[in-house]
Amino acid sequence: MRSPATTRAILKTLRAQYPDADTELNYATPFELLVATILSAQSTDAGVNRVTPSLFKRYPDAASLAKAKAADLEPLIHATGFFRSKARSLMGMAQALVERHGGKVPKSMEALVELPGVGRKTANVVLGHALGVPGLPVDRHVLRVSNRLGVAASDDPVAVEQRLTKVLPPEDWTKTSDTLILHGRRICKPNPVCEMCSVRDECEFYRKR
DNA sequence: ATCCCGAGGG
DNA sequence: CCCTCTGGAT
Repeated sequence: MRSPATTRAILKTLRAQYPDADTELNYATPFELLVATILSAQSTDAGVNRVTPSLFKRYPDAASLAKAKAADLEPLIHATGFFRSKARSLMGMAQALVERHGGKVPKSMEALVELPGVGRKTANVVLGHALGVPGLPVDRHVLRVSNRLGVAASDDPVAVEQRLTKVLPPEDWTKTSDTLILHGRRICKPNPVCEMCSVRDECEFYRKR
């Protein structure tokens, strides 16, 4: 694994390659981002973007979503997959928001992770993108790309989050996660396109493959 | 066929 | 640690 200084340098170079890193996550409220992030699990941006307008028109806040009926909600989110479990999560999440937090999205990791359907990755997305709290979401892309580059060395998402947040200043956490995710989607895919990679000369995976 | 901008449950 | 939930992309 790389030294902290080398890690920072590699990730800085990579961040400069993706100036558009967080433009996809612009939602009107933290509630909307939370809902959209839950829907995005194992789904595509296109799928999420297709369902969110009608979904937020029908359920603009936690109070309305808390009173939703599965038969109404499920068809609205069908295109994102896992629609039954997601509908259950969304309804329970909204009810918990109303009962525990007055309908507002809480600003702490501990409270967020207590919400049904919200795990550490989702919580970090909402913290970093909507609540102004530093967070470094680790999904499968961040996991794979970090290990290939050698800026982390673990299959445990929490260990990778700890390594990166320890080495990077908090103001870089969210942008770095976004960057690693985009790089993982576009270039450093499970089947990587190393010829298009701007940091391949610094990449442990490229060197050894 | 296989994999995914996950999380809950056994 | 394993499985399941679903549609869509590759």
